[in-house]
Amino acid sequence: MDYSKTINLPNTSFPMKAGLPQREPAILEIWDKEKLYESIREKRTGKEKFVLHDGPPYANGDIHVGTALNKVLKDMVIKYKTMRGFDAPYVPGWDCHGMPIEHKVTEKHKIEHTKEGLLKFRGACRDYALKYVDIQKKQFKRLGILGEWEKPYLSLDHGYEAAIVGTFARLVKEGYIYKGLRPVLWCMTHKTALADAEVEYADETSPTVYVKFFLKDSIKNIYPETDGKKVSLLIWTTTPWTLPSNLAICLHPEIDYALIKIKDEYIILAASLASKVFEKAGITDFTVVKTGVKGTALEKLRYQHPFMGREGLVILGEHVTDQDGTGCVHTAPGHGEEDFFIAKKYGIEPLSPLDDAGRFTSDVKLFEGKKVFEADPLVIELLKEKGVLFYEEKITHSYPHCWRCRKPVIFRTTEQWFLSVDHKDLRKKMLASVSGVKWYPALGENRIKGMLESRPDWCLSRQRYWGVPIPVIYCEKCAEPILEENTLNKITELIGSEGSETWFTRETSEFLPEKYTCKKCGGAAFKKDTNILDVWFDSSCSHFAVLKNNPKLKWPCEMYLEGSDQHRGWFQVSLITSMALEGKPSFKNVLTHGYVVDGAGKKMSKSLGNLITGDEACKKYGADIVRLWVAASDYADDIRFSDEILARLMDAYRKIRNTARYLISNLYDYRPGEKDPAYEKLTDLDKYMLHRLEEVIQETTGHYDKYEFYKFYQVIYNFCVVDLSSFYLDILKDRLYVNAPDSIIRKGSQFVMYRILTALTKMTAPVLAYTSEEIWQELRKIGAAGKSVHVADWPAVEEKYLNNEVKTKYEKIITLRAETLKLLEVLRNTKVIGHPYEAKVVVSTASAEDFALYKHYESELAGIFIVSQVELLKGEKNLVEVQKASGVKCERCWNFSATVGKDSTHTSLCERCVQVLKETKQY
RNA sequence: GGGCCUAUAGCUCAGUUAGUUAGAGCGCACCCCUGAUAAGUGUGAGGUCUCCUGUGCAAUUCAGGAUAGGCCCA
Repeated sequence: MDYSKTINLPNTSFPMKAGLPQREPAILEIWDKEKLYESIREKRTGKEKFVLHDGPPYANGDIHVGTALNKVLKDMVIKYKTMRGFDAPYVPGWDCHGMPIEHKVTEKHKIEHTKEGLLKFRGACRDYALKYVDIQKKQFKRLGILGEWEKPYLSLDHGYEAAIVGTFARLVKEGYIYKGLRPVLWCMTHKTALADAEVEYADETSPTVYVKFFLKDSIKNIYPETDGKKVSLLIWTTTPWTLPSNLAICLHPEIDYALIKIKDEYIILAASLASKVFEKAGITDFTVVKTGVKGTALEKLRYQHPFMGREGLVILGEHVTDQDGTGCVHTAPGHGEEDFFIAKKYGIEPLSPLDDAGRFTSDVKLFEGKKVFEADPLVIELLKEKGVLFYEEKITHSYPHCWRCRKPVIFRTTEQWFLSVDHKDLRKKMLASVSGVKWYPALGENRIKGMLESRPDWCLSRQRYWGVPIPVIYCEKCAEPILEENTLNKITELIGSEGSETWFTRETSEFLPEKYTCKKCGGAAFKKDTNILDVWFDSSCSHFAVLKNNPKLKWPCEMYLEGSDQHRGWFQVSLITSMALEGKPSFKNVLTHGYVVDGAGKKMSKSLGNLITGDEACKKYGADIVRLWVAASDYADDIRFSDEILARLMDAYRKIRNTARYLISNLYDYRPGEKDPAYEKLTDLDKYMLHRLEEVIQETTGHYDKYEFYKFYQVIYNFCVVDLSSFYLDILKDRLYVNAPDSIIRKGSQFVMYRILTALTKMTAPVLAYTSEEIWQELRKIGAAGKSVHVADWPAVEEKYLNNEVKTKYEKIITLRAETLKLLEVLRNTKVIGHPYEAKVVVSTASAEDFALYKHYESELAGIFIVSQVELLKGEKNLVEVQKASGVKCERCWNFSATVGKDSTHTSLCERCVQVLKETKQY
C-alpha cells in the first residue's frame, strides 16, 4: 500500500514563483475594472477623515526611484489608515508649469514674441505637461498606488489657476505684496532674464584692473601721516564696465588693512595681499607704513568716484576675502547679487544704467549706446587718463554664460514683485506655528526653523512664459500698477472660467472697469504685466486650490509627506500662504524622507550613470519588491538602492510568499468557524503561536502608527522566518500530515494557521499591495469576507488569545529545543543520524520545577524537537543527550517506533498510524 | 564656504541612561532532508562599532575635530 496517499499533504495552486512583473499588471487590471478605489471610498463614507495632501511631482520625464519611494510611502500611509477605519481619500496632483517644460518645448518650438507665437508656445507646453501627466500616472498606478487617478489635480486646471491668482489678490489686499528691485542674470542676446539653471560656467578671459579710489574723508585720526596727502583704496575688478555703476567699496570687518606709501601718496589694501599685488605691478619702491587696522575702522568713509562725479561709501561685508584681489571689493549693487544685498543693508539703491541689449543708457553719457563689453577698453582708457589705473592684466576665470547662445551673461537690476515675510510679523508667526506641527522625524522642525529664520523676501515674479501671469495692469503713462480688489477679482474670475490663456487673448481693457483711468496720473492707456509667477507660488496654493475646493478633502489636512528638500520648498511656501491668509498651517503632520542614493551612498545622477526609473525597477523586480524596499529602509536617512539590496529583498519576499503559500496549502480543507476546537482544546504550541501573533499585531500596529515601516518589516519578516517557517510550521508538519483530517489537533492548528494567515495578509497589505491581494483571493476561496484585502479592516488584537503563562512556559521549551538542535548537529556530522527522526533525546533535569514543566509537555516534546523519542529523567544536573532512536521507521509517518510491526495487516506502521487508518476507515 | 543630518558585520536594521565575550534576520560556508522541492531544517564563520584627540577607573556609547556621504543655501 502507498501510505503517502493516506496522509494530508499540502495542496494548492498558489504559485511559488511570483513572476511579479507579469502578474502585477493583471491584478491592477482587476482593481481598475472592479473600481477598487471607489469601493474603498464607499465603504469608508462618513468615517473620520485622514487626508494626506499630495505634493505634486513635476510633469516631466519618467518617474525616478526617488519619486517612486515618495509615492509608495504615501500609499502605505493611506492604505494603513484606511484599514484602520479612516476615510483616507488620495487625490494625486501634478506641477505643470515652469522652466523645465519650457526648455523641453523650446528644443522643438522657437518662441515667437507675438501674441499668437506666445499662445502657440504655451499650448505646446500644456500638451507636453499633459503628456507626461499621463505617462507618470501609468507609472504610479503600476506601483500599486491607489487614488483618484481619473480626477487628479493639475496646477494648470482653470480652477487651480484661479486659486493662484486669487491667493495673490488676497495677499495684495493684506499688504504682503510689494514691488522692488533685484539683480537677475541677464542674457543680452535673448534680452531676457535667466534662471540659475540656465547658466553654465565656462572659462573666459577678462581684462582685470586695479584702480585707486581716492578718499574724500580724512583718516588722520587712524594714520596721522596721511594728513594733507592723497590716500586711495585699491580696488580690483574683472568687469571694468561695471565701474560707472560703482557705489561702494566693501571691506571685510576682520581683515587687516595696510597703509602703504608710494612716493608721495598712500594706498590702502589688505595687508596679506600687498606684496603679491606690488610684485605683479612691478613696484618695489614702497613702504609699509602701518598694518593691523581692521576693516571696521574704515567703515563709512567717503571716497570720490574716479569719473562719475559722485562720491561712494566704504562698507563692510563678510563675503570679502583676502585670497585674491586687494581685499577692497568694488561694489556695483546693480550688477551683482552680493553687491546688491550688502548695499541694501546700507540703504544704497542700486544703479543699473543698461537697456535690454546691455547698452549703456543716457544715464552714463560717457558710454551711451556702447555695449558693456565694448565699454571695457574705453573704461580702461579713461582710468589711465584720470591717473587712477594702478595695474592692468588679463585673467582667465570661470564665468557664467547663457546655455543657449553661449555668450557671457551679466547681472542687471530689474523690478520684481515680492512677498514680504516680515509683514504683519509673518516670519515670527510661522516660526511659532512650526512647533504646533508634528514632524517625522522630529529633527525636521529644527531644519525648517533654521530656514525660516534666514529666508529673504520671496521674489514672486519670473521673466518666463509658461506659468500663471502676474495679474497686474500698469498705467502706460506713469507705470503705476493697479492692485485694486475689484480688478484682481475680475481677473481671477476670468481665469477661473477660461484659464490663464485669457490673460493673453483678451485686451487689457477687458480686465478693467469701463472708462477706467489711472488713479495717479489720469492716464487711460494700460498694459498687462508680461511676467509670470514663480512656480513655487503655484504649489504654495495647492492647499487652497485642492483641499479647500474639494468637499471630499479637508483643510488643514493631516499630512504632508515629501523629501527633505521640501523643508525649503513646498512645506515652507505652503506655510507662507496658509499663515499669511489663514493664520494656521495647512498641515498637522509632516513626514520627510531622505534621498535615494546608490549602493555606495552616492547620489543618483545622469552623469554617474546610476540613475534608475520607477518603471525599470517595476520591470526588473516588480512593484511589490520596490514597495518592500521602501518599507524595509529607514527613510530618516538616505536610502540606498542597489542590486544587492534588491536581491536580498527578493529573497525576503520569496520567504514571505512561500510562508503564506505553505499556510494556504494546508488550509485547503479548512473552513473558518466550521470545526474550530474551543481555545481550551488547543495544544499549548497553538496557544503560544496565537499569543505570538497577538504580540506581532501589537508591535506592527505601533510601528505603523509611528510610520516606522522598516521596524514593521523587521518584525513581520522575523515572524515569518523564526516563528513560523523554522519553528511552528516545521513542527506542525507531523500533526497536519499524519493525523486524521478532522482530528482536533489538526483542526486546532488549522484554526491558528488561518488566523495567522489572515492577519499576516492584512498586515502586509499596505506594503505588498499586490501579493497580499493574491493571497487574499486564496483566502476568499475558503471563506474570508470582502472582495479585496484593501477594503478589509486592520487585524484587532484579541485579548483572549494573549496568554503570558503559556508564553513563559514555552520559552523554556524553546531554549531546550535550541540545545537539542545543537546536539543533533553533532550526530549528523558524525553520520550517526541523517534526519532527526532517527534520533532520541534524553533530557536530565536537576530542578524539580523544570522537570515538572517538561513532564507536562512529555507527549509533545518529540514533536517539538522533531525527533522520534524523548525521555525525561530527574537527574543530578541539567544534561541533554542525543542518541539513535530505538525501534523501526514507520512507513507512513517516518517516526521511529517500537510499535512498528505490531499490527498484523499493516506491518510497517506504528501504532498511531494504524489508529489513524482505522479512524479514517482506510484500514 | 554656511545650515541641518548620517556613519555598528557583505545587506537591512537592533543596541549600549559609558561597564565583563556588541545582537537579529538575511546573505555566505558546511551539513541534513527530499511528504513546502527552482522549496524546507540545522550548525558555523563574519564586526579594531569611519578616523583622531580629549574627559572618565572605563568610550562604539559623552565632548571637540577630521574624513566620507546626503539635502538645502551661498
